[in-house]
Amino acid sequence: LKTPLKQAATSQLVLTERQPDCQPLTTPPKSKETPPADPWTPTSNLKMLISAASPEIRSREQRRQLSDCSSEEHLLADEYEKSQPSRKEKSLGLLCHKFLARYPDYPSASQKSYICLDEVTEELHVERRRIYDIVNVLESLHMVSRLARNRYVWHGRHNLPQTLQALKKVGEENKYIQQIQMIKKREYEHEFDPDCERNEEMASSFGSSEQSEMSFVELPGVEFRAASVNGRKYKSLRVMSQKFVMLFLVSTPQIVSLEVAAKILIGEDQLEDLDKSKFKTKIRRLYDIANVLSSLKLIKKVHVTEERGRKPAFKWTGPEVLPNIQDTKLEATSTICSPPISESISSKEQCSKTLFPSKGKQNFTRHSSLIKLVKSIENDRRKIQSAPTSPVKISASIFVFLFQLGTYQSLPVFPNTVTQFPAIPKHQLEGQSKTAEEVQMKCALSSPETVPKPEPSQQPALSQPLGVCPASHSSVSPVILPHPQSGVSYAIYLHPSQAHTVTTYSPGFMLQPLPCANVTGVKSNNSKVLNKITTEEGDNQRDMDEPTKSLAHEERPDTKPETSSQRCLKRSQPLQENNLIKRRRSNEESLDTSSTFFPSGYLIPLTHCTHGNKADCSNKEKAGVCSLQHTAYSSPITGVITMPASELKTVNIPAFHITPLNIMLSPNSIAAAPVLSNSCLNSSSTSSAPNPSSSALNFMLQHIGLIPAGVQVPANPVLQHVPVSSQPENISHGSGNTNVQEGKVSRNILQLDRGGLSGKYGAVIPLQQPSAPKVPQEPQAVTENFFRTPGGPNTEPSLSANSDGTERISQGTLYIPQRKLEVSED
DNA sequence: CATTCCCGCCACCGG
DNA sequence: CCGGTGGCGGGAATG
Repeated sequence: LKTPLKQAATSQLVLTERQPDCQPLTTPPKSKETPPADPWTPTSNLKMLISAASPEIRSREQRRQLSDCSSEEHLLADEYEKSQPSRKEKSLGLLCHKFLARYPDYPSASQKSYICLDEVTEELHVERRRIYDIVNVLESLHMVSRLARNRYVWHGRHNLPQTLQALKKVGEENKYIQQIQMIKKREYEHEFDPDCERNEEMASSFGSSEQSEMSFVELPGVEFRAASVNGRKYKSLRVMSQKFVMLFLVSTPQIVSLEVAAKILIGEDQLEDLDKSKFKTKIRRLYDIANVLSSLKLIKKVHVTEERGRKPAFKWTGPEVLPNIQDTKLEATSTICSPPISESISSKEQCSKTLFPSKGKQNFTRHSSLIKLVKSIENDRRKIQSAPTSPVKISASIFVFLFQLGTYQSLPVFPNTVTQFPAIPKHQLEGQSKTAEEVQMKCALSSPETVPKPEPSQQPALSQPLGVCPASHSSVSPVILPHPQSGVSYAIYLHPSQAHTVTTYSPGFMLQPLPCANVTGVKSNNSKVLNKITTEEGDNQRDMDEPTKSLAHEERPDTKPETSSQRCLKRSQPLQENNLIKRRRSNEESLDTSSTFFPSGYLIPLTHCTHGNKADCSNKEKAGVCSLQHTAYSSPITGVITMPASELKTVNIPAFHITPLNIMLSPNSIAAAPVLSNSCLNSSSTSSAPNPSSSALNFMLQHIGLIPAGVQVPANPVLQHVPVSSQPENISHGSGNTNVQEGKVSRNILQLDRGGLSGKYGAVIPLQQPSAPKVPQEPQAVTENFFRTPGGPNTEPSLSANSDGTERISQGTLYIPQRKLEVSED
């Protein structure tokens, strides 16, 4: 047996913290006894305390030790235990605390600190590998960014609010909520009939919708990330981390079980249990991430008890994300346009990837011409970060731009933007360095205004196309925004695979409903599976709501009209034949085929701001459009509103099979976009937009603030909208809790009319709006939504036919069974 | 046995 | 080619 080294253990406990500035190694003061000794700043103390919470166990033990030590023999035993570098002491969580202790949560500009991995590893006595794990997730939150080889910059939590917001947005766009529900539903069904395989398939099928690809969300803002880092593919940990966080931000109870998270993250097409091992690995990674997030006190571990049993889960304890008031596409309505910049940026990335699907490498990066462009740009503005990809991006942005013009703006410029869209950029881009330029040219042609700058390459042009944005913005390099304050924009980088989505223009969404949708029809009763959630808290939990908040205030410059534009590109991929691989047994053949991808990407929020007036709306919308995202919007009031993406059909994705049931979820940006655009364009005054779906409209309006939360405006005669509640409060998200209304279900039928695009597509989708799904922060009971199987009472089959007539979608209504979950904390 | 997750091999990548 | 990165999964601690 090993002899325990007392010292070792204690020594580890000692945190080596440094002041923010610290660069060189300092020897940590030795304080053997108190593990978390970290008296530097009040904050640090606080931090320590909080941090202690999660790893608390260890601390406690240690403390006990101490106390015990005083006693006698116990010492030995205890010490043994403790002294041994027991596993816990080496845990990532503890390590992370130590790491975090070294830097201030909110470093002042003056005290920018840099992180040298070598120093850290040395000081913390850990293997480098571990540090990477930590840093990677911190990167995903934009708390640090890589400068160069062993060098990272510490940003602290300043960017957190924006990052979270961006992530939330993306999460919504990815329709994670639905995915989660699907998974749960699946499980639920499983329970019922264990045997049925069908269910699985179903599940798998839709599950597939997720994109396995990864994309990282970046925040551009202030920080920049080293070009070097941008690199490719391996961002998985980072991406995973972001997605994981998204799940929290999106889900109502803000509790996510590992299992669900893993499934969603795996996303891939994996056919069901294809991989057990894969799942296992995913879980491992999630634990790694969770440990770090826990250290950041963004989440805490809990256990959810369902009928099935206790499952490990995590609860979000981080700052509430502002209800993205402005963000959502809805925001766009406000006339202000946010600088396209952000979009352009993101788009660039995406484009690059998309455009150059070349798998192996992105040549463009290397392309000399491109490089030149890049350089020039960089020179231009120091801000521009690594711009390797920028050229590509540009093209993408242009894309978007055009798209906007055509669609949103309804500018004549490109009548068929949509259709053409894909084709154009792609070809040009491929392979040619010039493409970017060309694209720009086009842009310019299309809208002279947009390109104020001489430099075509710059994205700014794109952003400005509308002319909305002042030139000043353009000046800023797209990538980096000087002032994070006002708006937040995000850019998402898509995985190459997705790229083609863009081009293709196919919206991704999960279509694969359950083959046996009807089957699913679960019992008539809503299955109410209630899960109780109880949180048992470990002892001291005062939650920490406040700290962050206060900070947030400071940090967040404003809540003004910030706008964030996001763009996600989603794509659905037609399934590839080869993919068919094996489907689980039986099952009808093809359904599964569909594989959809969601936006993935690195999200980059651009903080740059536009002044309040320029809202990103345009951007967002654009983004939405371009990306073809399907997002579900959840409004506090309405609960989850799904916007059907009627346009899917537009896209011709032969592969898609739409089953009646599920569609609900995919809200698609496209559909939404047009609507929004109309309203937006009209500006606030237009309360009655022509065809917008009422729900969408209302949603927008509410968010925008044009109308009171509870109020709903019937936009379309066609639509029937039942106002859920007229209580203004509901809207709020913030600290207040919303009340939950039960039982009311309003069905909405949305009709989307996409008139000018590729054809008309009208989809009518009945929706139910759960009245207020929101649950108070302390979730005692959580309601989960499930989809209702068709045939339910409320179900109204609606059909939409696209011009082709080939596809129709009918949907069932959603119903929400309630489950009670119990949550227990450690 | 199940859950957590540490450790470190080894493929990649970027310089 | 080298050394930093970081995917990945075995299997050891722990529960």
